[in-house]
Amino acid sequence: MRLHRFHVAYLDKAASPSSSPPSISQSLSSSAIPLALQYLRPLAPKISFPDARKMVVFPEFARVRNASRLLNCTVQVPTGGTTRWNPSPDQIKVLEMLYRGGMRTPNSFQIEQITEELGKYGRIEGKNVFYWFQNHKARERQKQKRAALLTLSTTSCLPPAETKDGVEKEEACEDALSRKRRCRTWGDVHGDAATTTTAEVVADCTDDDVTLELFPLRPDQGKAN
Amino acid sequence: MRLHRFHVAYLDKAASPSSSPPSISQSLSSSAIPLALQYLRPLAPKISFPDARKMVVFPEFARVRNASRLLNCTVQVPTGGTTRWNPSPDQIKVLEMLYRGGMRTPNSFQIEQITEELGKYGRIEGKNVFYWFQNHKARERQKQKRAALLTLSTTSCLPPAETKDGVEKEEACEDALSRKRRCRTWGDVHGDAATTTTAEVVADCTDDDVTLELFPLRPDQGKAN
DNA sequence: GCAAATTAATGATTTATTCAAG
DNA sequence: CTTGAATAAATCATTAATTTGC
Repeated sequence: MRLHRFHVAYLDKAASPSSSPPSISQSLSSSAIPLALQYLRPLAPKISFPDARKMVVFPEFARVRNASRLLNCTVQVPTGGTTRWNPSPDQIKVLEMLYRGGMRTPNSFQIEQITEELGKYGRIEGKNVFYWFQNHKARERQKQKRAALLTLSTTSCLPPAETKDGVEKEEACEDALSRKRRCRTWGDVHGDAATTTTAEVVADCTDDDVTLELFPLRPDQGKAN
Repeated sequence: MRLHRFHVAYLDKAASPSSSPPSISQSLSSSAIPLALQYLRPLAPKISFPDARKMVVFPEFARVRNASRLLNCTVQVPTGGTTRWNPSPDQIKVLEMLYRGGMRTPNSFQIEQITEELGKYGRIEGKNVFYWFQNHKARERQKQKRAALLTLSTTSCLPPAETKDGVEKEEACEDALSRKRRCRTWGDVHGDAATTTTAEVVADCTDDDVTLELFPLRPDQGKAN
């Protein structure tokens, strides 16, 4: 197994031309916060993931380039050791069910819920859920498209009036769903320290047409519709 | 100079079919949480139909679509009353300075800091900062591109070996910056309730070449304007 | 001068691409 | 080669400028 470095982007930075990275020295914190020191490892060792790698990863990028420049590179290392989320079969099962049920772009609240639910089957974060839907939606769509094309080329040059049935149907559905724009939410995204007081989120109503039972897998099963 | 209009696309949108918002009812919360009641207004304040333009602004949106569908619409209304962020001149000044300094894709920590700083000049959230950079970067880029094209067409068909100086320079810089992929962070994005314990963020080193003084505007005593 | 009507800017979301882990 | 992660491009929606008829 080849070990991967993270994005060690900052390594090649040395050669960076940067017309004139003029000054240097201090940065953000000048007037901002004493945050200087906190940015080491986040802690929370949480070992033992499904495939708990070895704690490899982090010795590498823990180094801070230059203590004085707080702004750049405040790296928070994934404490556990794993890099990317590796969904368990159960998690995938649930996600796919939700997808089949019609969910496409869950809002932050939904994501929260789903994450919490899926957390029972293994480590998972909100962003994983978010990305999963993004990717799945996109890739299903492109799969459809490919299939459609293939069908077309297969059937030679038939008048395109025929509904290709299988594919087309899903396509249509998907399309209807994604046509209308929906609003998402940042929720506490990127947590803004200062002015959270004012406005909250704006949330949304993601899929009005979705009606599946959210976690039918759960034994709890109190509520149906 | 010819002025171009943008997309007035939304005018014809009234005819939107919206095939069939079929079923309805239940959703997520089945086994999840009792969050039942908090979800008031479904959509963002201000009716947002395209043609609702002439209507009064806001009395409308208070209506709740359907009390039983918990999943959709967990809205927390912007308490202030306004919908979208409207940057103050000072905020813009700072943001542009950062941008000119080379910042392009601030990581969550940076965003936090910037937000905090800018919070002194008015209401602002992390996402606003995030979006600002996204948009500004994109639009600067497209401005450059347009300018470049214009330059080309203006100079007729000169051998493209000439460095167009002004434009090109910026372009090159921008390009260099954006070429290498950088990693962002979700931070607590979309807040995942359940398993936040584990891994934190992954952060990154956005602009390695950037070294500008972060908030020179208010070194502590006098602010710019 | 002034609102209504347009148009231009730009904040906010979604979709398409790209990168890289496994 | 599949797919999680991240960024860029495209799009939508709302607000500010600006124009226009009075």
